[in-house]
This record gives sequence, structure tokens and C-alpha cells, in this order.
Amino acid sequence: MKYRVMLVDDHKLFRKGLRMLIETLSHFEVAGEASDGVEFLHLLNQNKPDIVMLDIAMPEMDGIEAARQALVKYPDLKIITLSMFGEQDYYFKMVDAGVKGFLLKNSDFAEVKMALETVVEGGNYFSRELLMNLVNSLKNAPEEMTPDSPLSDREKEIILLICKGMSTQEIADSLCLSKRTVDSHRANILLKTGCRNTASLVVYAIKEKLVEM
Amino acid sequence: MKYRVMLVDDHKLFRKGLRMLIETLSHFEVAGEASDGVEFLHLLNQNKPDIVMLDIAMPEMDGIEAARQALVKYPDLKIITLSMFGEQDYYFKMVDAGVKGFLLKNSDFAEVKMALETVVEGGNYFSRELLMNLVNSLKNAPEEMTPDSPLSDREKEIILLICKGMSTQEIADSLCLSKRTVDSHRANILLKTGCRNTASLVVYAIKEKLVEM
DNA sequence: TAACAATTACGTATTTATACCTTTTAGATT
DNA sequence: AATCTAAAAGGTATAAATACGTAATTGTTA
Repeated sequence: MKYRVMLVDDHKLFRKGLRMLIETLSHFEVAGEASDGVEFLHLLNQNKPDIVMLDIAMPEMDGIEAARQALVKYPDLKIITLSMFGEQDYYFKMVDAGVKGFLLKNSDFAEVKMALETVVEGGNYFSRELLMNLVNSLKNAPEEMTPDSPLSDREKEIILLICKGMSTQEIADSLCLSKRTVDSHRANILLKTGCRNTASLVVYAIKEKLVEM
Repeated sequence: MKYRVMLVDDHKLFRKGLRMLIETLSHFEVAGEASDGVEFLHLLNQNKPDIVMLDIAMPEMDGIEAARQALVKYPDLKIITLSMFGEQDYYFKMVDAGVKGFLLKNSDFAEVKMALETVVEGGNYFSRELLMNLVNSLKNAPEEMTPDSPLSDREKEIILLICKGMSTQEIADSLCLSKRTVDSHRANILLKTGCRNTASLVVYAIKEKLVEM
């Protein structure tokens, strides 16, 4: 018996190419095609595929929402996401939604075959290129996240101590400053960062990687 | 001319095995061995290797600090990290330090060869197993990070609003509660979490993934 | 039914944080 | 020489958060 693969992508030509590839495989067959998320969810109930190869960027309903809804109804469905470079923002959301694999659209045939075989055996398959892209974007993030931090060194130092849970008085003591000085710094920090209060400042500091966690 | 590879690991036998593998390659030669981070940094100045294969867990100085210091002096040095499963916490720190590759210690020979060839050409090489492990740990993180959070739903809801920068009064208004009720909740939250104040609570909430960022 | 936890709420007091002000000094930039 | 910013510090006032009590619901569980 062959594993049934459904193809979901808004470009017909791409689906046809993928179909031809899959039809050369002895253990897989194409179980239907859809061109957007809504059509896919409808077809899903009729065709009951084992695997879905799902594009991220589609009209009507994007791949993330489609994957999420499909997996609610069919938790055992194996979804392989198809993506292009530059869609890093969606990786985590898709992984979080529960997809079993990730392929770049310019993957070669061997990689598609490998991905299909891996997921039917219960494994996960993530395109190496895509993963390395992801890791690199994480690596580059810290430096480009703070392009022009308007905060002075002293201000950053005080933010650090605030995040440690210290009060203004404690910070003043530990830095051998007047409490009023630390007050001034705090006021300037809130002004510069546009934060309303301590809570939002801490969130800001962590987002901007001003503090290690 | 051969590329010079330095081996850094606290297990002599492992180094010897790696050395034998590398000596079978026509474009690479071993340029020295070190058993910890301090020894490595000393040897680095004499031997000037092109590539370093660096263990994470070592006595004296761990791989992260060693990599950081080595790259300050020699920014063009290609460092390939050697790690075992279960060292996920260090991946990001190593990537952040600027290493060019990641290999699992039980990688096969072909993978080691591929990693060496990739990094000398200026690329990055990350072991697929390791990357998938990382992605999976990210995927599983949200559910297993809060095993026995002592916080009630209402308390979590209030933490969320605190992290949004809202004051007690604003939270009360938005939830249609008395300010005093929110006061009580905040007091209970600090008690349960052991936090001293709002700042440390926000850090706690983000660490425990009670809030999305 | 009794015990427990969650949610709601109030009183009182103190401590912290924030809002607007001003000022001095030192160092960097124009 | 004039200008600008960071860093330090103070006055005054209000707003917000924390500390330490108490207590009435409600629902669940033992």
C-alpha cells in the first residue's frame, strides 16, 4: 500500500512538478491538490491523506493557520512545510503548530524523498539549509537588534540592576550614588526607551538583549 | 598546503581517534592538541591553526569562554564545536560566540570531513541531528517548562497585564475588578513566585514562559 | 459535610516609583 | 569659545506598589 500525499500550494506549476516527482516513488502516491488553505481543509475530510506538503504563503488562509486547524482534527497527520528563503519568522510558528518537516522549495529530489520517508516513519525532517539559515538569523540578531541604543553605559548598568530585582535605594547603595541620582537615571531611561514603568522596561530590556537571562 | 587543525578535548583517547581520522585526509593535518581551555589558548599563539575542533565541557575553562577569547584574538579562526547530546543550553552561547560549526561526538567520519571542508570554504556546518534536537527542544519547551506552576489562571492573567506595562488600577479597570482585588493577586503572586517586586516578577514570567515575547 | 483553594474585596501604613523642576561638573564635539 | 551630552544631585508632589491584616463568596475535593 502506498502512502497518500496531498499537495497544497497556490502555484499550479509547482504542484505539477512535485506530483511528477512523487509519482516516480514506489511507496508514495498523490492524493489530491489544493491551492489555498480553505480548499485544503475541505479536501482533507474527503481524501484522508497520510502526508501533506504545505506551502506557507497562500491566499485565503495561510499555511500556519491551515496546519493548526488540520492538526486539531487529524493529530496524526504528517505535515511537511514548503517554504522559501526569507520566511524565517514563520519557522517557529509552524514547528509550534506541530509540523513534522520543513523543506525549501529549491530542495533537490533526493531531499524531498528523504523527507517523505523520514516523516512516515514517525520522524522529523528539517532542511539543513533552512535550519542553518535559522541559526544564522539567531546569531546575527543580537548585533542588529540594538542598532542605535540611545542608552548610556550607566543607564544600561542601572537597567541590569533593576532586572535583578533591586530597588532604587539598593541600586544607589551598590553603586555608591545618591538615591536621587538613580531616580534621575530611571526617569531618563523611561523617557529614552518610551517605557511607562518598571515592568515594561524589564520587558524592553530583555527584548533588546540588554540583559542576559 | 594543508589546513592546520587543532584538537581540544579533555579525553586523550578521543583526541587520538580524531587525529587518526584527520591524518587520512589529504587537505588537513593536525597542528596540536590541548586538554583544556587554558592550555588551548596558550598553544593557539604558537601553532596558529586554521581550524579548531573544540569540546564544550572541559576542566579549567569551558569551551564557551575559550571560544570567545580565542575569537577576540583571531577573528578568522574557524571553530567547530564538539558536543554530546544534552548540552543544548550551550548551543546558542556557542553560536553567539561565533563558532563556525557544530558536531556531535558520535558523528561519523563523513560528517567530520564535510564539516572541515565546509568551514575552510568560509561556510557554517551544523550537525543535522544536533539542530533537530535543538528545534525539538524549542518545540517542547513551552509545555514542559511549566511543570507545576503554582499560579492560578487569574494570577497568570494578571502577570500578563503587568508585563504589558499596565498599573494595578488599569488592570482592575480592564478586568472589571476592584483595585484592591488586583492588589491581593499581586501580593499572592509575589508570595508564590518568591519575587521581591515587579521587576523580578517580569523576569520570572519571561523565564518561565508565562508570557510570549 | 468538612476542608481547601481560588477569587473577590477592604483597612491601614509604609515604601517605592514616577512626574516635573532645577543645578553643577566634566568631557566630547562643533 | 560655544554647544551638547552624560553623570551627578536635590526639591516637591503625587501615584503606585508592597506589607500585613481580615473576610465573604464559590467550587472542588477529600
